[in-house]
Formats: sequence, C-alpha cells, structure tokens
Amino acid sequence: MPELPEVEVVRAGLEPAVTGARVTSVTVFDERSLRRHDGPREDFIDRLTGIRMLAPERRGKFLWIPLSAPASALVVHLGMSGQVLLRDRDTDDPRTRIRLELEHPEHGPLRLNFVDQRIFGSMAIDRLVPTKDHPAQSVPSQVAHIARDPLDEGFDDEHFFAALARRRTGVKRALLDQTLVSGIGNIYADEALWAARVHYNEPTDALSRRAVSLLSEVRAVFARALAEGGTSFDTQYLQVNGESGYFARSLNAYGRQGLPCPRCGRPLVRERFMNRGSHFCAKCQPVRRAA
DNA sequence: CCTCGCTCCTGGTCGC
DNA sequence: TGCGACCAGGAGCGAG
Repeated sequence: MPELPEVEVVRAGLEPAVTGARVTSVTVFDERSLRRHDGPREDFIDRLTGIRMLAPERRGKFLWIPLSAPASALVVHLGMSGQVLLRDRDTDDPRTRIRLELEHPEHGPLRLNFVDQRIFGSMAIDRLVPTKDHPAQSVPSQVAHIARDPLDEGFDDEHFFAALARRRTGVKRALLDQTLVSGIGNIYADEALWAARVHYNEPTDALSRRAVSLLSEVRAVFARALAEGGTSFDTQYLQVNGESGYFARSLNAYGRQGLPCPRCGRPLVRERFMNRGSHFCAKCQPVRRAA
C-alpha cells in the first residue's frame, strides 16, 4: 500500500523523466480512473494533450505534476494499488488504465502507464490554489484540505500536538486522518505506534508528552522506508520502472501477527479496527485510558 | 464542526 | 475442477 515514502519514491523517480516533457497523446482505457477528474474523458484528454510538464510535487500521499497551462496540474493518487510506470514506446502493462505518451527534449519518447488493479487510485486535471498558511505555495484544489505531512518543512509540530489533544478519538484513527497529518497509512501507523509503545486505541487526549515521541517515530519510520527506497537516480528509476513499484520493507509489527515482538518476544497480535488490521504487542503497547 | 461507518474496487487465495 | 466467500485499505461522503 503506497504511503508517503512510496509516493515520494515515485515522485523522485518521475522528476528527471517528466520535467520539461511534452504530452503528445493520451489514452484513457478505464474512465473509472478519472473519478476525481471534474469532466468527461474527452476533457481530460484535451487539456493534457500538447501540454508541457513541470517538476512533480507531493503532499502526503498526493502527487501532482504542474502543467504549462497556467495554475493547473495533473493530480495522481495511487490509492491502494496504483503504479506509475515509465516505459519505452512499445511496452504495455496489464491493467493500464491511462497512458500518456511523452516527448522529452533530452530523453526522447517515453511512455507513462498508470496501472491500477483496484481502481482506488485516480488521475485528474485540477487547478492550483494558494495554500492558506503559505500563499506563495500552491497545491491542487483537491489537496487543499489535506494537512501538511511530517516531512514538510512547513509542518508545525506544536500545532499538530495541540490539534491531536483536542481530538476525542483513538490515536490510530487520528494518525490516519489526512486532514490532521498526511502521509500515514495503515502500515506505518502500526509501525510508529509499536515503536512509540502506544496502543492504537488510546485516546488522543491521554497521550500527553508521548505524542512527541510518536511523531518522532513516524518520522523515523518514514526515513527508514525512504532509505530503503534508495536515493540515487538509478534506483529511483528502477522503482518507477520496476515490476512491483514498491520496495521491500523491514517491518516490526505490521503483518507479523503470531511472530515474536522484536522488543520483548511476546507474540504480536492482530485485531480488526476501522475495517482493517491493527498489529501490536499487547505487552509493549498496553491499553491506557484517558487521564 | 466533529466523529464514525459505509462504499467504492479487483484479483488472489481458501475451503468445500 | 469449479465456484463462491473473503480479504487487502485510502479517501470521500453523509448521517447523527
């Protein structure tokens, strides 16, 4: 499941390939992948064809490529199973929903396949709007309600702690709320909670200072995943061009139910929560109640 | 305004 | 061998 680190690897891998490239043709194989586009497929195709792409940007799990048409961008969300694959002109991929043919001034012709098995992801053309807290920056309108992510220079730690404490809910639900803090999905939420020794359903207003270590662990988990994703151009290109699209992770809690906790040895537990799995150590992450 | 549950989706896997 | 049930979960939406 692509969360912030995976999306960032895609963004970085796309950057050298698409920046300055011109879109020569667009094919929409499945209109459901345009669910978030405001208009029919013809509108999407018309607005993209012939346009030039600028350097890709990201906030949380949202990725967008600003376009030469003023104040507009191609917004990409990978959803559960989305991939953006850079190919040569002759290569196709199963379950390609949208295809862009590009012409790059240096790299020549390039094919960009948007592949998505479960069609939770999407592409859309959207307008860019200034951000509230930093009007010199702009983001797509459909990203404007998303909070900054913890790797964003503009992320305000104290503001986050205050907003977290005001919530009347469990901490994992809060971590997954992209309007509070963006980029965290189910896997890295479980990993950060395990590292900070916090139970997933602990009330946010009971965290107190452990919220500080929780945010710190979120950043550490992201940093490790990014390090695994590689930072060289070649590695990034392989990710974007690769078969799976996602790099292998070393996980301590997620998906490890029944296996020993790497910290205390007690078998890890998996419970259903919010219609998905929560993986944790019942000893290291005991249930606590509000103070 | 806030919280929470439902819905969208497909393909791999499992059990009968 | 075939087929139905189940499972994975990000994000938007509407109910309360």
